[in-house]
Amino acid sequence: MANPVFKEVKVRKPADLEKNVLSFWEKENIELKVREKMKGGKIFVFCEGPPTANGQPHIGHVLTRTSKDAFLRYKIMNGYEIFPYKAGWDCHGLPVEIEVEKELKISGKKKILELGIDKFNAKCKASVFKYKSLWEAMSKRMAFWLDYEHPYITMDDAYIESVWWSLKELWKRGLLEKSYYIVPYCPRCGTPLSSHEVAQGYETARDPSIYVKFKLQDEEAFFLVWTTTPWTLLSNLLLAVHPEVDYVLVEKDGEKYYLAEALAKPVLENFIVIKRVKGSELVGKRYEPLFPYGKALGKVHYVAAGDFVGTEEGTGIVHIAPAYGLDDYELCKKENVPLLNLVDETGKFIDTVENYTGMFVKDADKHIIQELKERGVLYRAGTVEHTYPFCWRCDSPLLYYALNTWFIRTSKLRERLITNNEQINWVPEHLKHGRFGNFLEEVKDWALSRNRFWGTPLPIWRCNCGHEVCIGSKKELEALAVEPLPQNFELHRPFVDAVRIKCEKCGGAMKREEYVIDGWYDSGSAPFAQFHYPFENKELFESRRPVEFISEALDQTRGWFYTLHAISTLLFDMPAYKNVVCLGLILDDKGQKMSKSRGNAVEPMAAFEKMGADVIRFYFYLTPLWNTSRFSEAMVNATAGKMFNTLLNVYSFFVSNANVDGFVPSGKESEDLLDVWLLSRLHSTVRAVREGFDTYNVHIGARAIENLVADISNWYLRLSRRRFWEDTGSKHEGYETLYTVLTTLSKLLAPLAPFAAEELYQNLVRSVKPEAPESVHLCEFPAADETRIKPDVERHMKKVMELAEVGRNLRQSRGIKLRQPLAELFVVGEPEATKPLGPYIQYLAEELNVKNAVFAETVPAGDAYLVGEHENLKIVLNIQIDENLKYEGLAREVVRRIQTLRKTLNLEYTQKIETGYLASPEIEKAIEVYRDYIMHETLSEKLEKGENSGKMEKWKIYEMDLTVWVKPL
RNA sequence: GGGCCCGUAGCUUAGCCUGGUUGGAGCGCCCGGCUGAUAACCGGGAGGUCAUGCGUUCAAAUCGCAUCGGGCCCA
Repeated sequence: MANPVFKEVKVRKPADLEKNVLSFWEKENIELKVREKMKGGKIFVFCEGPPTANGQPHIGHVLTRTSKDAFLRYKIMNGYEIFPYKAGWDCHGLPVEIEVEKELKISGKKKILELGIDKFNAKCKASVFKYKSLWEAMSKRMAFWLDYEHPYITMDDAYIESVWWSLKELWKRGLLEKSYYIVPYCPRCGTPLSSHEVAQGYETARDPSIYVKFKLQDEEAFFLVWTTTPWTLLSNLLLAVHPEVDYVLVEKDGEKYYLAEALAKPVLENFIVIKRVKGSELVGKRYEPLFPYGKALGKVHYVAAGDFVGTEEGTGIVHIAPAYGLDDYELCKKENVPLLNLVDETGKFIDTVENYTGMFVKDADKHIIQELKERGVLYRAGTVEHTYPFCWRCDSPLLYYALNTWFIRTSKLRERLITNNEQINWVPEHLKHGRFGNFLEEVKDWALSRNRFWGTPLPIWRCNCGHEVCIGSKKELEALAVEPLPQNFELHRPFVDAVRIKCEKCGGAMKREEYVIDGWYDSGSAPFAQFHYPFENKELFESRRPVEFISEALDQTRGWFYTLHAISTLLFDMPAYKNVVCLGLILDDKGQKMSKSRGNAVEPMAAFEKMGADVIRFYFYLTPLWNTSRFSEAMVNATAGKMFNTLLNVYSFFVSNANVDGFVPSGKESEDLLDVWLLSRLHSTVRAVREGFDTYNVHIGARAIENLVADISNWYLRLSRRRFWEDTGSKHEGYETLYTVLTTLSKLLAPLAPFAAEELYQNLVRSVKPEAPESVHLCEFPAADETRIKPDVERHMKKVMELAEVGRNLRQSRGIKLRQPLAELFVVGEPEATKPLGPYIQYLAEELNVKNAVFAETVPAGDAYLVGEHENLKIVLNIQIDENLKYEGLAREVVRRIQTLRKTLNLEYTQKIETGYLASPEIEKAIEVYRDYIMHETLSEKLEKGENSGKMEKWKIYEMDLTVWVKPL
């Protein structure tokens, strides 16, 4: 054997291969070299969506990182500089506080205040990076490259300062205001919850369902009203009807009721209709309040028009209590009806409420129902099952509750939000005008403040005289502070709470509004706050926006995707990003949501170890990134795992054979048709992969690669075996082609499967070209050479592949083994159909093991001919086997047996042997006739009748005996 | 209650935008074969009311409407 050029392929487990590659990258500092290399390239603006490092990463995060990494690597290989190439961490918010509460075994605001905000927040700060090292380890293990040494961190003073700057900008423009606002509120935890948190806690609940009678002031009739929250009736101020809906006045059991016509039957069953009116005609009618608490508020207790009133359930007449519902609140605002709140912050009725003082509202329901019944104003009472939000951490039912809250008037910029959205390329496209667009159409003001502790402090100071200032920087705060800021000052509670500012209106001491802000505002500020804009990097940021590409999961539509867009529109009146790839959810193999409690969650590090990071990455690339997809070991192995297995085998085949022949690539081109075909397939694949990346349809490229690998293995290599095993004249060309294909494939795979790509590249390229870039990730991404793409060649070869299938079928139908050579086959068809196939018919002969393959215009007649059809062609096999063919067939049987024996002996390919045999006369004859052939195929130096001292095995072939001894030399 | 997405074989899916041969493929299953690169491969088979209904059309998996089912988001 010549000196091996390439390292033999031994590693069979992806995880082992990947670990070798990881240590190579580490040892040679490849990541840093890639960063160096990309510098000076055309800028590709990116922004990492910051994960919360105090939660553990799950498989969904692997998808996110898989997606980002592929695009970034692709861009880098195309000469771009990714900017900023920074990781980021989201640090603030309730999740962190909850972790700390658990850690300290305390619960609730009261306990935190007892402990001290300073101590509590110090704990939070320490807890923020609880899983940072796990996140970093995971990112490293799956090769998601970014600068983790210089990440942006949302709790850094510089970051917070940028956020403060932005808030002051809004405040100056009157877009940041304090007002009552209806928020989902947990009475036990004492804080409003974000929409995210609420979404986690919807459960089926059984609530009262009651029909209440409201007596009209000037008419002997009632409005019939339905509610599931009896406790809100105490605060009733209005009734609402839909102005366009038809209502009826009906009589039943001697009483008269107004209600929606469509609901009269389901609610009342039988009744007499007195008259029919439009909702608009009811508007303005006054009624007698059920409870006295609203009476002092001026003009209340009348019917108002509300578009939100539906006729699917209830009575079409909705009771309105402005403090406990968003529709209610907004309607009252429109009608100039003040707020009436009879409930305190713990969800209990306040002192002014008779009978129910101090009672938790949900507990009061049954008593209120009883009272209504006794007073004769209850038409009917029952229960209803519906979904209702519960606090995801303490399980209390949430209340929609009017809180004095700071909020951003996003609704004022609705038109700009919509216009700027037009400039964004959404992938998949339907989100643009679907989920996201609809959300913008109905955008609500953004409730910004949180009555909590760990977060960016709201930079607003307020004086008792009502004067307010918003602070936009640390310097400004220093300048206005009555006392100098302490040494250890930071832009967090409680430090900022202690700062007093002298009121310029009355000279009094202004105190900070003791809120922190919604953590989503922090992350939505990332594009500029990570640069400490505008305090630093002003020109840099302004010249490099918007962000070119972001990618996160679908749940960020109303999360990060929205907050980025909103903040950028508010501050700069431009979109924050140009392209957004929105990833689907990952479910388990049964289509169930993954969760720790279900026990079906996949732990990323364990999955990488088991299946390999490349394999998992590739699995994700095989289906559209935005599809909801299932994930299980079996599914991953069946698709991506199979592809890599095949690739690894092709690669290993090439290496061992090339080494045997001492192949050194010269770059010489092959004119052999099979090679021309494979190169055409290769360049078609390159084109597909590029198109896939450029249009964010990575799956198209990934599938193209999958098909190419299958073609190499199942067609090219099958037909080339002979070439490589015995030199038929084009062996070297075959190696050249295979070499080109594998090395190009390594670059094609680099963004998708960075480990396997590196392994191929190091062993195939670096070993023979020390001057080549040190890593595949420092290479240029391949360009499709259009001149090599030959659609005709691919089409004709495809036809031959299909004809081969028909031919195999024919053989099998008569039980004629492929190993048995046949004399001839015909491809029958019109000359114009068969002519282009001329150069390809040899492959058909080879694949079907036929001596002679020719074209014909008519099917030959006779029993010996088997006919199969494919499209406009027929394929005809002559199945007559003469003596010579029979012996050749037998000889091949003998060869196969000896080869099997070689394999069981675990012999090297090149190991020479001595072979002895005993056989039935027919086989003996075959061995004699084909002696040279058998010796050559099996590397037998000697082939003699009789026993030798080697390994013996016996077989039956067509009822004949064969015994063989194989002795390695 | 509203919005959006999705329903093609047991599973994963191609085809749908731009209507036109008997709706392809892979996995799995059953039967058979092959195997000195391959836990690979090859041949055959079973398995589809293209979710359902109505409509448009000479023609519908494909276009439209409705319904049902699943998912996500929001109330």
